Amino acid sequence: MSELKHILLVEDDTNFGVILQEHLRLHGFNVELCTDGEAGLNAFIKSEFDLCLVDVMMPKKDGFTLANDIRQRDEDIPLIFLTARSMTEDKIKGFKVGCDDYITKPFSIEELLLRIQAVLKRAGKPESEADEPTRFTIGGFIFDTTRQVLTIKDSEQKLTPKESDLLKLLCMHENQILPRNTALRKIWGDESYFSGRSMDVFISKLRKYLKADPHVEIMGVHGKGFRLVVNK
Amino acid sequence: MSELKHILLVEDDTNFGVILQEHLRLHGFNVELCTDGEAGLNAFIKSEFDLCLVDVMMPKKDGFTLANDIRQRDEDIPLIFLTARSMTEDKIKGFKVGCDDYITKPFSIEELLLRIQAVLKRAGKPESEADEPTRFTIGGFIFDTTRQVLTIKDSEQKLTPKESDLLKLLCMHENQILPRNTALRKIWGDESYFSGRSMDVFISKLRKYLKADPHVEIMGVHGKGFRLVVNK
DNA sequence: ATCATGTGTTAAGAAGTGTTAATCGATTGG
DNA sequence: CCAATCGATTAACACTTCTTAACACATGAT
Repeated sequence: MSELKHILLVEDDTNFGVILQEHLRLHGFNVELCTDGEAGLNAFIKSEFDLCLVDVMMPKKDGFTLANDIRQRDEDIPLIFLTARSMTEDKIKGFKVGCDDYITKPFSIEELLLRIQAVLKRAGKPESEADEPTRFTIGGFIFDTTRQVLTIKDSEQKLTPKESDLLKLLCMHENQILPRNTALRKIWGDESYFSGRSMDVFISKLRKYLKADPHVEIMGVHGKGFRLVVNK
Repeated sequence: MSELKHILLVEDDTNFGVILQEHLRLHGFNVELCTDGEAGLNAFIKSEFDLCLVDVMMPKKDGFTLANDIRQRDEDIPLIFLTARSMTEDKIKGFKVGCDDYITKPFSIEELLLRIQAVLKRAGKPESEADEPTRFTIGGFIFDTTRQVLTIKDSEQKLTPKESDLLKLLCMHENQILPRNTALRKIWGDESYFSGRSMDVFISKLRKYLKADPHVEIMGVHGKGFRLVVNK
């Protein structure tokens, strides 16, 4: 089982890229190096990889775009961004694309190895130790978080990603107050005024869906947050 | 029965730390404050705690290191980080250490309290005061604390969170005097003049609702507090 | 009785929330 | 390439919640 892990490394700084490649090889990885996004995508299409390491700043095709392209072809492959310092904005954007981790230059090989291990481990056990439930029952509803579908009786309501994330958080806090800022941080990644308003809009949508069972209610708790309650 | 929860607070900014300690105390926690990581670890070793609140940025021993040390001795104790704004990097690192939640300064006491509650509950110690009744009968009324509704005959009165909290406290002290300061501490978290006046306004509102049953009365006890009585 | 202080009540104000609709941006399908 | 569509954000407006202010009145000490 212990075949060499195949890593796709996309990094436009050749010097740095080669050094990194060498280090990773020494640690038992099979590393293919590409120096721009297009080459990276081509390589990705040609071979099977276990993990992608993608520099964010690149000519021709930047890291985020590449990540998007890769995700379209394989939505599960582990993906780690290499970012320059102080790119908070980019980081957030990157996370939305769906990378599994990122690491800020300069970094130590040790640190990178740790993250690679962590990410591979996570990917290796897709569901087994996912400690977050994938299915909730809310009164008469069944909510499948992976399919993002809310079912009651025989009618299905497809949820958008944000609707689904928010409902999931509410479910995980059932009967407790889900603080506004907790939800904002976990789903929107910031606590700005507009994100807050956006969240209110989503709450409003969820309430509309949940009206199908009058026992289920999302209560607003002034100045605190929201609470999902099921009245028996 | 209901012993006070013991919180270890490690925060190097003494001013902030003391204020936080005071607030948490007013909300019914027993809080020990340490101003650096080493002291924090010593305190942790000496006493039994139910939860740790750890500032990330500290001299001598930073929050992550402390968290690691604590985890080595008790891998289950709930742990919440206090972080400065824009520390995305730190946050991720922190999660790996295994904290249960983090909160970004500046934060409101309300929010911190909600998270403490959530984390304590998750930690499987629902005995804090989980056996609080959720339903009271007051004369002809039925008061549902979770739905925050006061029902008489077939007319429902929705209560705001503060109205509900206050009425609940009164119910739990039925026929006894609920001291002003007790109520202020538990609901407002301070004993200031304005909070007091605010409370009086809420009492006034509750009296209005309770007029629907002439047997029910909130009596004011000058200089002491309030007493909820039901005349049969 | 007189005075400082505490309480009851109502109303004004500031901030937070619920909801609908307009807008933006990305993706899709012709 | 454009139109159509979808998800998400922003704008707008009404409404709720809580605090603060204001004023009347009650209480207890002196």
